[in-house]
Amino acid sequence: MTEPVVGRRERKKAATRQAIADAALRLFLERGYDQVGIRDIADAADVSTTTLFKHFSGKEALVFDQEQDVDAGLVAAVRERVAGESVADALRRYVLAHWLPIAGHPQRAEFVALVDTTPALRAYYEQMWTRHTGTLGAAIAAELGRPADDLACLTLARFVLDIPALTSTRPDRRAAVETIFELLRDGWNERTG
Amino acid sequence: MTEPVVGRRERKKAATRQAIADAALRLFLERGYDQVGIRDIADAADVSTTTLFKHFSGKEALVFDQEQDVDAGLVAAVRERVAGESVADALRRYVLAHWLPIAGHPQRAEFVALVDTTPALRAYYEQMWTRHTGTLGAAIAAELGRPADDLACLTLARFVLDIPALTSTRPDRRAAVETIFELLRDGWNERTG
DNA sequence: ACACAAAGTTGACTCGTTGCACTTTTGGAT
DNA sequence: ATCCAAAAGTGCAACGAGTCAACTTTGTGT
Repeated sequence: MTEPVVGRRERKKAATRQAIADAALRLFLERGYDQVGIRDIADAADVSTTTLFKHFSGKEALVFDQEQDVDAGLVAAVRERVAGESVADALRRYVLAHWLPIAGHPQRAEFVALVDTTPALRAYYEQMWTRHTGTLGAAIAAELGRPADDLACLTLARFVLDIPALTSTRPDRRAAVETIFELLRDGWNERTG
Repeated sequence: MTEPVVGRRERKKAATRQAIADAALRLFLERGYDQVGIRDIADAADVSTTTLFKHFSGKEALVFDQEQDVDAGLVAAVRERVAGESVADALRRYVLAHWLPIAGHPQRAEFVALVDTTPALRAYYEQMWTRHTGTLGAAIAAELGRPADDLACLTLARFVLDIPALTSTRPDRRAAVETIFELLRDGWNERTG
């Protein structure tokens, strides 16, 4: 095994961060986002508010501590796709396999409910996705040997990243995802249902 | 001429609102968004901060006073399209005709620069667009005799509303818009440039 | 053992935004 | 003409998020 080179210092730092994130999520779920102040969280984690803000950029960031690397999975899905599979298909497979199950989890449900019912969090969450457009677009372009800022690739990336917003309120999320990917593959067709 | 039915009351209210918006835009352009406080604007317009917030929902809204009814034009374009024209074509025509020229205007340039260089304004602006997804999607669906929350229609609406974000940094914005509409019409094609 | 840097504390401060109690204005009904 | 209720505006105090500067504590490398 590789001995972790991290000393007590970094471990304590990570512990503090975790304590803050845990306290925040617990309080948010208990009382609701708007009913919890930064000072409440800081007190619960037994740190000062200044320390809290050295670990997290803002109140919203406390909620999304875990889901930082959204694009990593997408980029990997595009790069390590099976031979002959198109980029769009790889993305479709990844989305169906990784984005749908999350909503089913028991504890994830109340987390999703928290985000959905809090406008500030909805807004922050949506922006999280669109912020990854550049990364995913560049990855797609690289696979196809096009320039990193190729418009078509960026557009595909953006459209794929729109999927969560478009499907979140649908009764059958899987069918919704399929519908959107069909539209992406075949284009907008006025005459079919 | 049609005598304006508005009394002194509404006229004064409108004047106050305009004074606030003018003062705000002037100060923002002079010093930059973050260097201007709400109290500065209220003072410049000679009103109290309370009054200011009765006219505008927040600091960002002061900047976008003029471009409220984004969706009205889009909805009209879809509804009053020429016979036989597809919804997608109508949207393409409207976007090419109405969204492109704006960027060319002289004073509009520094306004755009202000928005582009201020993260808070960029975020607010992007959300303005996506907020119209429901309206435009419903309008498209109505034209095609589909349910108002038809997923394909909402998706098309969303994708069209993504266009400003995708094309704003492009050297040739017209070509960029055309490219995206081609992608929307024909679907994502891996093999063509 | 020592010195330096990173982590944390404290308290006051800025700034957007809201609430409350109050005055002024104005349109309409009597 | 007059009076009233609603709308518009004011002043001020407050709240919560986030920042700042000076200071203390705690690891770490030498």
